[in-house]
Amino acid sequence: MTDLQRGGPDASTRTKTPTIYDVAKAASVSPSTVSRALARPGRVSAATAAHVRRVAAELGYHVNLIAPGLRTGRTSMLALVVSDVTNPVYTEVIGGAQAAVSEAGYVLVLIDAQESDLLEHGGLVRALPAVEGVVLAGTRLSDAAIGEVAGKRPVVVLNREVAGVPGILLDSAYGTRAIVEHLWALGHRSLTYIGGPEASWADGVRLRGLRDAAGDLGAVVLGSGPYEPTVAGGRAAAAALPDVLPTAIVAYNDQLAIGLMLALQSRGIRVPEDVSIVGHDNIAPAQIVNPALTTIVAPLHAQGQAAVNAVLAALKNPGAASAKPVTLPVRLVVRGSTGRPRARSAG
Amino acid sequence: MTDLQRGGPDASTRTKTPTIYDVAKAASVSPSTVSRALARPGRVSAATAAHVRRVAAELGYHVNLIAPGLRTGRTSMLALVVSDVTNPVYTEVIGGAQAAVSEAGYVLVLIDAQESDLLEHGGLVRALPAVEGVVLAGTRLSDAAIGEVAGKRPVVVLNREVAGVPGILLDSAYGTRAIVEHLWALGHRSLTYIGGPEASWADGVRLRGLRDAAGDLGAVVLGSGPYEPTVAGGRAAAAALPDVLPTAIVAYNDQLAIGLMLALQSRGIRVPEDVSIVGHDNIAPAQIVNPALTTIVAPLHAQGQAAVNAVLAALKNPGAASAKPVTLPVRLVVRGSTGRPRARSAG
DNA sequence: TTGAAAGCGCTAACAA
DNA sequence: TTGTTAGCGCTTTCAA
Repeated sequence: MTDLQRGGPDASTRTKTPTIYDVAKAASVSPSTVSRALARPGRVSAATAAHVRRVAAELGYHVNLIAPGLRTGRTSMLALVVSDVTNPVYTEVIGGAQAAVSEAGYVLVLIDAQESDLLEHGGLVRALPAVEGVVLAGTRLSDAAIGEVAGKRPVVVLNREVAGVPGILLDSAYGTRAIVEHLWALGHRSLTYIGGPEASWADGVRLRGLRDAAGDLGAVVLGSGPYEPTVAGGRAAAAALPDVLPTAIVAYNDQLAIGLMLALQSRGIRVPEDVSIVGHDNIAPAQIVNPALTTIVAPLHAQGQAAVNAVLAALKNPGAASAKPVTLPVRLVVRGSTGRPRARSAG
Repeated sequence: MTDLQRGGPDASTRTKTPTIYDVAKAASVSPSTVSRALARPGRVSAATAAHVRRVAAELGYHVNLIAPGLRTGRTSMLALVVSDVTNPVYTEVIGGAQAAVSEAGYVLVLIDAQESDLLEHGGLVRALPAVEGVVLAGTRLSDAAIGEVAGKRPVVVLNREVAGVPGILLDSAYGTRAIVEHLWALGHRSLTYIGGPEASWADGVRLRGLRDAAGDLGAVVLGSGPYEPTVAGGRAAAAALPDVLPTAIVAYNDQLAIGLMLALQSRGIRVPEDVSIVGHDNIAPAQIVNPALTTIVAPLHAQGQAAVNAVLAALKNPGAASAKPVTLPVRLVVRGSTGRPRARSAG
């Protein structure tokens, strides 16, 4: 009777997943013994445990994540929110998160905001009851909304500081300083920053870092933007550049930098002879463009892993003081897209 | 008492998600009325329904996907299996799948095999009880293993034909024919195919397609491989090429083609003057390399969407004859990486 | 139109 | 060491 519910008209062809009761019957023990043998081997005689395990394997039994989730809140699922799956930055983060998650025997629920805060919120709301914790890698949510989620589940945020929520940050101050010093050493005395999305916390940090470092050296930083953090956004930024180009451009991320470079090159402008370009993140395509992109190497894979592990730790030990942010080191990698500025008649 | 279970020592700070009982109490109706008001508005008086909805909204109530899942098997979750999340091909597919899934009010569980069939199988086994259906985009599983999964949940496979399992295929025969004809028209009389992973079904299809088309024209196809379907794999393939280079190379996918191109260029070999290169899939970086890559445009986003919709359709209508594969059209896009072969002394 | 009750698969108490 | 029982949140009969 109840079997009919789950399969519908076609139930006959679809095999029912064996339950703990099926195993119990086949092994002639009680369901709780099966549960113990599988989850807590120490609390069952070795012989029984072995027997139950064998029977379970024969039947192809696997715990149904759903049921214990209902009782204990342990669903073995974690949510990962990204603003755009096709962005190579998140691709790396997802990879790291996935590695950590599968090592812990968990499962990853992916929520792609598709750059829409409505979709992001909707997806998160739907997934929330099913997951034990949340990693927000690239979120467009407000601090208040994040706080609300953090009130229900352990949350870890990437590249953003939110009061009371643990974060995995990058040492952007170091990165931007390294960029400015590199450009200064080459002879650049001013640079233009091509900004990313307004809702991006990292964007503000990067511009500020550039300004601070430039100020110390006596260099000038011009800001421009916001732009979509994509190759297309970079092309748009190139179109909006003044006729007298800056000698050096620093972009919010590599995708912008690449779009910018391609657009400028198609106008006959040479990189780095006419303009030096620097990106952020070191995504795979940064090494594919010609010239290869000078950029800030961010440990994206490690960030994804660290975030998942932090959520897992918060789950295991809810009392621990957790809200202190972790900062991961970055470094500048110099490639072909930066060089000495040409001497020019006027600025 | 039972509240303590879910939160642990820190439960005081973590808010409990409101349940249907909380709403029922607040609205002074029975739980079943709440359930009906939310899910089946027609079966409840308009006034009650409105009232319940208002109260639910005030409390911030959302259905817990877990609970109905236990009863009916409807968890509103779909699994998507990819062999490597960082591969831009899957990135696009994931994007398409995510779009379709979120439109249907579902949630996506991502399983990244990390190119390991063990991890893939483990992840799938863990996720299976929690999901209603499965999309296998890039799986290294055997036909038997796929059949087993298909026996438990609706499954749709991408780029692979598995008996009894519906698939979303690409018109590779057309694509490979277009490649061969394009190269033939340029003057190439033989080409080398750089193969992808052995476990890839598409790899065999592509090689066969090239051979068939070449045979009709009187051209020759040499095979090489298998290689990892990555940029690094392409570099490895370049190193293994004979001293006398072929005039035209067709790669299993764009990543291989790009790695190959970069490695050859770093050896001073010019593309397309010395070697013409063709890829498959048209991932974003194909337009970033210099020269841009001639390749087969695959509707990856649409494939992801179509796969999800097919699973959803199978869920809604389990009786429908579903195992007939769908073939999506592809087209050749000619860019800078292919050209006329130079006249040469000997082959 | 509404309420009461049972049960999905599992596990934590409690009892034996 | 093992079995029994109850209940997680929800939906779906069945009854009122």
